[in-house]
Amino acid sequence: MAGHKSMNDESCPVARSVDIVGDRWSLLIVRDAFDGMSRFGDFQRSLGMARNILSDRLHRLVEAGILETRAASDGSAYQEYVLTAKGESLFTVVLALRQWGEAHLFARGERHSQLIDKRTGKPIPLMAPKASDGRGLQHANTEVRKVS
Amino acid sequence: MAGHKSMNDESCPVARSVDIVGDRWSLLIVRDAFDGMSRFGDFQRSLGMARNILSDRLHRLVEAGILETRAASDGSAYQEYVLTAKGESLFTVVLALRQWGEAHLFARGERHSQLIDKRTGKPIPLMAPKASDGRGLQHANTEVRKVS
DNA sequence: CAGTATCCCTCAAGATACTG
DNA sequence: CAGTATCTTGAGGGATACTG
Repeated sequence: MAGHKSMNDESCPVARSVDIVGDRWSLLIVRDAFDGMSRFGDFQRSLGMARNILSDRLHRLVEAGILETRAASDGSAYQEYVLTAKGESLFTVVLALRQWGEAHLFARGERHSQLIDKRTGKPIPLMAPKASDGRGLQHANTEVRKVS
Repeated sequence: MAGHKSMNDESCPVARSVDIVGDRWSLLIVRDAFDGMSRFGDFQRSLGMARNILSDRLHRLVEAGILETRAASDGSAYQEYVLTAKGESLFTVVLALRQWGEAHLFARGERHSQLIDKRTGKPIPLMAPKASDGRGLQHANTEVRKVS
């Protein structure tokens, strides 16, 4: 995001994704949206960020097709920001970040919020890349096929 | 990253992860490292970024335990930057971003680089969150359990 | 080649005041 | 309450020169 400057390798999906959600706030807004938040004030209080930046990020996320606005369900004149299908498919990204953080950024015994399965009340298992035959995939067994 | 300012919710693993790799370059450096790069000049040419910024990011990634330095394998006086186990476990994050980008950020028919399974030559299947019983998991079936 | 140091500029981000 | 507008600051980032 941010830099409209031509990102280095435009054919790389990682680079494009980072260009859109690779800043300090966007994915946290999306996380809060997954958590049920939809109002400006909710995000603002949750994230403690400046209102103008929040306004800017919400607009960018809408423009990127990750959020969309709706009339508030309570009849007030304002808007709600809800995830589109495209935004919901960021669930995997947010989960990957969450699980990496859980595994590597907390001291043993240090408590952290946790994502749980509503049906079972149990934590979500660690997500892992799989090959097409269903076997676990190490990064060493993969490579990037460049494109002209 | 960047802002050493107390991130909003320190108990959220997503927030901590974003604080470390949530900038425009870090994950691209990690991506290149997965792609086999290890030298300063490799990263610099690949990413086209300013050398001082690259220097800063490499140091931060080392400090974060994501990369570590080694004496160059070719006997030159310089260093190589290689992924630690902690860094390698970012594979899931990078893959999630890659797959989201592939699915949503390219026009139909637009070509992009692709991650393939070396053994089969086939693309990596879409990674999906699973519940503990192995069933697919919708975000609507999850919730965050807060922690004091 | 692998960095470090310096200069500069833009923009992200914060704070705050203002408006419907 | 939901934003927008304005001002300021500081970090992120680029360009380039310098050094071992």
